[in-house]
Amino acid sequence: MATLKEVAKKAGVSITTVSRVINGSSKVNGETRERVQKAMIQLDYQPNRVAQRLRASSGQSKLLGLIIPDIQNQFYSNIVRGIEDVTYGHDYAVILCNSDENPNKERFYLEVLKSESVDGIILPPIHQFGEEIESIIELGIPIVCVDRKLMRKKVDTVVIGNEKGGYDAVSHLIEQGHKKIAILTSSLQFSSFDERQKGYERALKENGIEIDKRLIKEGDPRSSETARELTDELLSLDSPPSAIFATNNLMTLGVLESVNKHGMQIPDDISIVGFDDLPWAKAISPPLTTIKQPAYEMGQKAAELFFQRVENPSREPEVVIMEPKLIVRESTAKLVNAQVKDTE
Amino acid sequence: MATLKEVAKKAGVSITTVSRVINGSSKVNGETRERVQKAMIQLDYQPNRVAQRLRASSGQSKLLGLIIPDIQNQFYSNIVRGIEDVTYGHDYAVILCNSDENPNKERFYLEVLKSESVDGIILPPIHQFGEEIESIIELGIPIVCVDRKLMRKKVDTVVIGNEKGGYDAVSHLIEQGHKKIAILTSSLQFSSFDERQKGYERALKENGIEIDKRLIKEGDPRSSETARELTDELLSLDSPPSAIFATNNLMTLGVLESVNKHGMQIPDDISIVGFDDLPWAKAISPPLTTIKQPAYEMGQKAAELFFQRVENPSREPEVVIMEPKLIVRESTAKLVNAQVKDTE
DNA sequence: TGAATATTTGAAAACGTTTTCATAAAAACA
DNA sequence: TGTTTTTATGAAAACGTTTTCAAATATTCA
Repeated sequence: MATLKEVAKKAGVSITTVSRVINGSSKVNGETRERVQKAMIQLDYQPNRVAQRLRASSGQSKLLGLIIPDIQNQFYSNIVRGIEDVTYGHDYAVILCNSDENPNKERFYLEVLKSESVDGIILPPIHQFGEEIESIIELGIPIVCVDRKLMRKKVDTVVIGNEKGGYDAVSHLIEQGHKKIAILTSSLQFSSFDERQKGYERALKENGIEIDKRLIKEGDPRSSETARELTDELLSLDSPPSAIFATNNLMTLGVLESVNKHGMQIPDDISIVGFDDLPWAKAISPPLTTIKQPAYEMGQKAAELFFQRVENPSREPEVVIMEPKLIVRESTAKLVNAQVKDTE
Repeated sequence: MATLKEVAKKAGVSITTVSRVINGSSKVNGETRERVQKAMIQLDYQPNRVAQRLRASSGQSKLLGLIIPDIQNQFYSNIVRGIEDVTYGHDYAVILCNSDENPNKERFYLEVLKSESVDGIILPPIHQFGEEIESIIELGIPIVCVDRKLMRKKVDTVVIGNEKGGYDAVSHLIEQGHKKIAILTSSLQFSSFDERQKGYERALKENGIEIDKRLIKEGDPRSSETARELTDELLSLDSPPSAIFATNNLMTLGVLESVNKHGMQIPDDISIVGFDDLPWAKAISPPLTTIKQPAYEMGQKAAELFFQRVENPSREPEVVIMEPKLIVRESTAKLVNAQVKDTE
C-alpha cells in the first residue's frame, strides 16, 4: 500500500506538501496540487488510519468503541445498527465487544478500547456505579450510556421511559379485566428492569390491586430458559395468573414456550404482553401485544450524542428519554367470565 | 495514560529495557525486571495498541475486520458472536461493518479495514467474483469467507451444505404427501440461495414431481416484506401450494405473517418449513419445522481458520462445509385427504 | 527601488511502540 | 593475566502520519 512518502517522491515534493493537499490544511500552489493529486491516484493512495490515529489528538481517531451485553440479543443488535448507520456517515470505524453482563469482560474491553485510542465508548453500563467507567470519563474519553443509566456521574445517556412502559403494559391488562397479573423481571439488577417493575407495581396500586409476591418472578434476562421455567411455576400455582408481563424479548420467548407446552391458548386461556417489538412479534400467531422500544433510534441518538460531544467537548451531558409504545395485537384479550369465576 | 517512556523514567532504565520486560523478548537482569514491573504497576501501564499496530508487521496487529450484510439479521449476529468468542481469547479486537449487500458499502469498508491494518477480514462475499477482495488477498491480508463462497480464488471458507438443506426440507414435505410445494428464495444472486433452490428442485425431480415455475418466488432476503407479499400471491393462486419452504429466517417471518393474516391454520391448512433455527422458532405456536444452520459454530470455525492462517500463512486454503439439520417440529404435517383431493 | 508582506515549500519533531546494532561490564576460558 | 564469550543495557531507526518552525521566493506597497 502506498504511503505519503511514495506519493511525495512520485510528485517530486515533500511529504508535508502531500499531507497539505490531502487535508487542505493550508494553501498549496494549484499546479503542485494537481501533480500531487495525480500521483495519489496513480498509486491508489489511501491514508493509513493507524498512523493518523497515533498522531491524532483526542477526538480525531475516527474510532468508536461499543460494549454490549450480547449481540445475539436482537434488542442490542438493533441498537448497534442504529449506531453504525450514524458512524458510517462520519467515516468512523466501530469496535464491537460483548460483555455478557460480566464485569470482568466489561473491564477487559474498557482497557482494550482505551488502548485502541477510541474517540468514545457507547455502552449499557453493568453497574450503576461503574468505577472503571468513571475513570475513563476522568480521562476525557466521551462515554454515552444507552439503555441503562449511570448514577454517580452525569453522562450523555439514552434510555426509554421504562417505568411508563411497565405501567402501560400492566394498565392495558387491567383494563381488560385482569387482576392476577404476573411479571417476569431480571434477577440481575439493572435500572431498566427495576423501573419496569416499578411501573407494574404502580399500575396495580392505582387500580387497588394488591401486589402478590408469588406473581413476581426474577429470571436471567440473557436467555429464555429461566423465564420458561418460571412460567412453568406460575402456571402450576393454585390460582395461576390470567396474564403475564415479560420484561424483555428473551423472557417473552420463554413465556411463550412454556404456555404453548402447557397447551394453553393465547389469549383465551392467558394473556401475554412482551417487551421489545421484534420482527417475529407480529408474524406469530396470535400476533404479540408488546411494549416497543425504539432500539434502532436509541442507537442513532446515542451516536449523535457522541458526535455532538466530539464537536463540543464541554457541553452539558444530556439525558434523552425516548418513549416506549404499547402495541396492542392479539395476545391480550378481555378476561372472560368463566375464568373470572375460576380464579376469584 | 502512561507510556513506555514514563515507565522507563520511573524505573531508571531505557524504554528498550521496558519493552523487553513486557515482551520477554530477551533476557533482562532479575533485579532490573522487578524494578520495571513495579513501575508498570504503579503507573498502571497498558501498552498502546495503536502504536504497536503501526510498528507491527502483518499478522501482529491484533485487529480483525468483519463485514456482514446486516447485524440485525440474527443469522449474522450469531456468526459474529461465534467469531468474537474466539477472538476474545486471542486478545484481538473486532471491527464491525454492515454492508446491506451493497457492493459500494462493501468496497468502502474493505478500504477502511485495509487502512486500519487489520490482520484479516471475515465476510460473506457479495459477489462470487469479488475483484476488491481478490486484490486484498494479493496484498497478503487473510480473508475468510463465511456463509458464501468465492469462485475464482481459493480462500478459507466456511459454508453449510445448502443444497442438502434445501433437499432435506423439501424431501420432508414430500414424505408427508405434499406435492404442491412453493419455495421463497432470494432475488439477489448468492451461492447459498442458489444451492438451496437446487436442493428443492432435486427433491422434486427425484420424486417425479414436475417443477412449477409459479411456485418459485424470488424476494428480498434482507427483510420479511417481499416474502409476505409473495406469499399473498401464492395463497391466492387458483391451486395454491399445500406447503411453503422459506429459504431464510426473514422470509420465513414474511410467510408466517401472510399465512396468519389469511386466517389459515398451520399445519392443518398449510405446512411451513423455515431456514435458520432462531430462538423464536421453538417458542411460537405451532413450533416451526426448520433447517438449522449452526451459525454460531460457523463463526467460531471462521475465526479459527483465520488464526490458523496467521499461524501459518502459507497453508493451503481450507473449505469447511458444515451440516444443516432438519428440525421437525409442528409446522409441517401429513397432507390430509380432503386437501389432496382438492389439489389433485 | 527597497522594504514589507504574502505565498509556497520543506526539514524535523512528535505520536508510542519494537527491533537492530553497538557497547560496556561480567564471566569463562586458556 | 590476557583473550574470548556471555550477559545486560541503551541509542537510534523505523512504522506513516500531522504539525511546527523556518526559509525561500513572489508579490505588494510606499
